[in-house]
Amino acid sequence: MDAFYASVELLRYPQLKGLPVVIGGGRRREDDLLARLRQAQPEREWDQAERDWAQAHLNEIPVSVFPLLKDYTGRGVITTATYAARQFGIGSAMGLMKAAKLCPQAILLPVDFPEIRKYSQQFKSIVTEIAPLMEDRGVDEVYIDFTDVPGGQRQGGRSLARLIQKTILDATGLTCSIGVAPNKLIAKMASEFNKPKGISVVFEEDLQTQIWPLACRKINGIGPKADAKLQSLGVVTIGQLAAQELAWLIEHFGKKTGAWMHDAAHGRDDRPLVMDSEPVSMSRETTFERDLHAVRDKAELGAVFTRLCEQVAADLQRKGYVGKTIGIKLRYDNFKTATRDQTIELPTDDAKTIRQTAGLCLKRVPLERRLRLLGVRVGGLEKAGEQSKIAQEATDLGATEQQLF
DNA sequence: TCTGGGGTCCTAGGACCC
DNA sequence: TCTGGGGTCCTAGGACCC
Repeated sequence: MDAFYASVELLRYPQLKGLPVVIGGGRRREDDLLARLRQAQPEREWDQAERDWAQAHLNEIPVSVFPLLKDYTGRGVITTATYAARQFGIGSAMGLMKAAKLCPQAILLPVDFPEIRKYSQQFKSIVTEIAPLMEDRGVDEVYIDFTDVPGGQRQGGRSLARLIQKTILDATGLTCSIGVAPNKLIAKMASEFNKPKGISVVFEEDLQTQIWPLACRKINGIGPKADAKLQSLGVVTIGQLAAQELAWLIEHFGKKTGAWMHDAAHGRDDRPLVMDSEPVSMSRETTFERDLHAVRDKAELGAVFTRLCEQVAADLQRKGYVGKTIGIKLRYDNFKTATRDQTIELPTDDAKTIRQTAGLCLKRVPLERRLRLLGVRVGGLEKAGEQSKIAQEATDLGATEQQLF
């Protein structure tokens, strides 16, 4: 298989190019930027369609209007940051309060999910029009199998990658990084060679020169824990990983992970594209502004709990799924996490049923410590259509029993 | 100054059935 | 009194990804 890995950069606002910008903060006030705009330009008519105006005139918003990282208070983390911001040691998933210490003058942009979704859909529909075999890897990333795309083999895939890039740029103004390689594993790594808008083609014979010098952490699937363990064993680069015996890796990481690491280090990956995946679970969770106590903040906690159940139920109904494993997730003030779940007889998408079952789960978990997070999850999903069948069977069975007794 | 929200997959023990 | 396997489902926690 010939694979592409493409990811788009979802930063607009051309006037912020070259400046340290951080995107994140789950809890910013709704219309903060618009409120600031209104303040900065009081002569403008703001009442209606102000959002539309801001949308259409993004590049006219003066830099001075944007909020600064140093004014942030809350528990949000960084979703992404510009390269200028990264110079200060700022990176993804870092707490915003911590980032503010490192670079207080950075501009803080809110995460605008409806906008992101819109651009994400555009990005993906452009890709599928050009190359229909696409695996969805989240809002800003996809894998593409271009083996059978006409012209896909020209210049090792580079000309097709250019076409995709240009079409995305023309339609959305977004830049896009693309890696081209014999499989998904290498394509993903290649896509990072030339950010933010490069194209990298890596052939099988380039493994030793292009991939082996990289840190093990660059392998998709080796996270902080595995990386630390590898380092403690003296393995830092992918080349060093490739030099280890299979048996040695299995000894330290187990049969499955060890064998996988061995393959990955040698650039071997036979995973096909996954184009039709069904969701396994749906969940909603929230981190509180301040830690809450089960007894002292009972009312507040109860209200949040109910709301989360209603949100999950609404998500299930909107997407047409039902599930039978209801679960809760707590995070204590010491950041330790606990989960409890319970499987019910009939899959559901009903808020009351979810709330009731989740309530039972809550009774089985320690509640002495204060809580910083509460979440509700529904797993064991199936399409809602199937459920009526099962419910019908249950009803039939009930009817039969009634007749018998 | 602590660390979001939405997911997937894996492991491991225990229940339960054949 | 002690001792089988295999298979599936459920539950809790944790690593990892975007």
